[in-house]
Amino acid sequence: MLSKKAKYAINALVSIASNQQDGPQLISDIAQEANVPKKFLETILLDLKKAGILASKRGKGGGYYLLRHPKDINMAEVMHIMDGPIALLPCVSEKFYEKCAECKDEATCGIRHYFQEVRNKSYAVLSKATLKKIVDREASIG
Amino acid sequence: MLSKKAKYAINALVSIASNQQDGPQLISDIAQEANVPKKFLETILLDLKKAGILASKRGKGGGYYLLRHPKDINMAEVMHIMDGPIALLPCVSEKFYEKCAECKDEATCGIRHYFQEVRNKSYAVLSKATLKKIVDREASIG
DNA sequence: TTAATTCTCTACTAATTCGGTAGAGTATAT
DNA sequence: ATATACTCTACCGAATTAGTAGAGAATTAA
Repeated sequence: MLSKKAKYAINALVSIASNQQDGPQLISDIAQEANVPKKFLETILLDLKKAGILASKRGKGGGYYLLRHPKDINMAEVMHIMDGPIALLPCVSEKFYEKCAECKDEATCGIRHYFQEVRNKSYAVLSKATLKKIVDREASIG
Repeated sequence: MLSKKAKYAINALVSIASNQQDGPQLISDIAQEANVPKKFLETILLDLKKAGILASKRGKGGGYYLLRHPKDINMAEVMHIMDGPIALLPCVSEKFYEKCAECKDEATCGIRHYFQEVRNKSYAVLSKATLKKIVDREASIG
C-alpha cells in the first residue's frame, strides 16, 4: 500500500496543477483542497521541493508552484520520492536495488521472475500516469 | 514491499512443495532450508494452516504438508493471507476494499483509474504464479 | 523600518506495525 | 511412559508512520 505521505503528495500535486494559472498556492489552501493536515503537508511539500518537482516563494503572494510541466511529472517519480521502491522485492527494484537478505542464490530463485514482471508492469502504468493526464481526467469526469 | 512474513511464507511453501514426496516436513527443517528464524516460522505456518493451505501432524513422523496440489496455490493468495491487500490504494482492492479516508469523491478521483490498472496487472501475474510453476522453474535452472 | 505574510527548520511525540522470542501446553507414536 | 513435534498465550524491542510545536528566516508593502 501507498503511505499516506505518498497519497497526500499526489493529491497535493494534483491540487497545485489544477490551480496553476493562479500562481503560487498557499500551503493552507492546498491542505484544504487536498484534505491533508497542514503541518504534515509542510514536510511533504519540502520533500517535493528538494526533489526538484516544486519551487516556492515566501512572503505575500508566495506559495508553492510546479517547476515542470504537468506532463513531465508522473506517479512513479512521486512514489520513488515519498516511499522509495515500487518493486515488491528489493532484488527486483531498479532504483533501490538490494539483495534479499535471506536469499541463497538470486539466479536460481523461483519467485524473482514473477516479481520482476509485477514491477515492470506496475512501473509501466505509473510512469505513464502524468499529472497532466490526471488533471485532464478529473476535468472530463467532474 | 512484501513483509518478511510474506516472503518467508512463500519460501517455506516452496520448500515444503519441493520435498513433498518425503511426507510431512519438520518446522526446523523448513526453517533451515528456507532460511527463516524457527520461532517466527511457527507463527507463519500456523497462519497458512488456518487459511487452509497447509495441514499438520504432531508427534513422531509429524510436520507440515500441503493440503492442495501445488498448481492450486498461488502467490496472490499467500500475499492476501500474510499482508492483506495487493492493491496500492484501499479503494481499488478487491478483497480488502475500503474508501480512501481523505478522498472526497471516488467517482471523480483522477488517480484511482491508474491504481486500478496496477492492481489488475499485478494480480494477473501473481495469481498465475503457482507453487508448481515456481518449483519447476527452480528445478529447470538449478 | 516595521509589520504582516509565508515558507523553513529543528525537534519532538504518540501510535502502530514489524520482526521476533519464551515457555508452558497438548496431541501423537511407539 | 516417554520422546517427539506442533500449538497457544503472552510478551518484547526496534523501526516506521503519521503527525505536532514552535522558533526562525525571507519577502513584500505600508
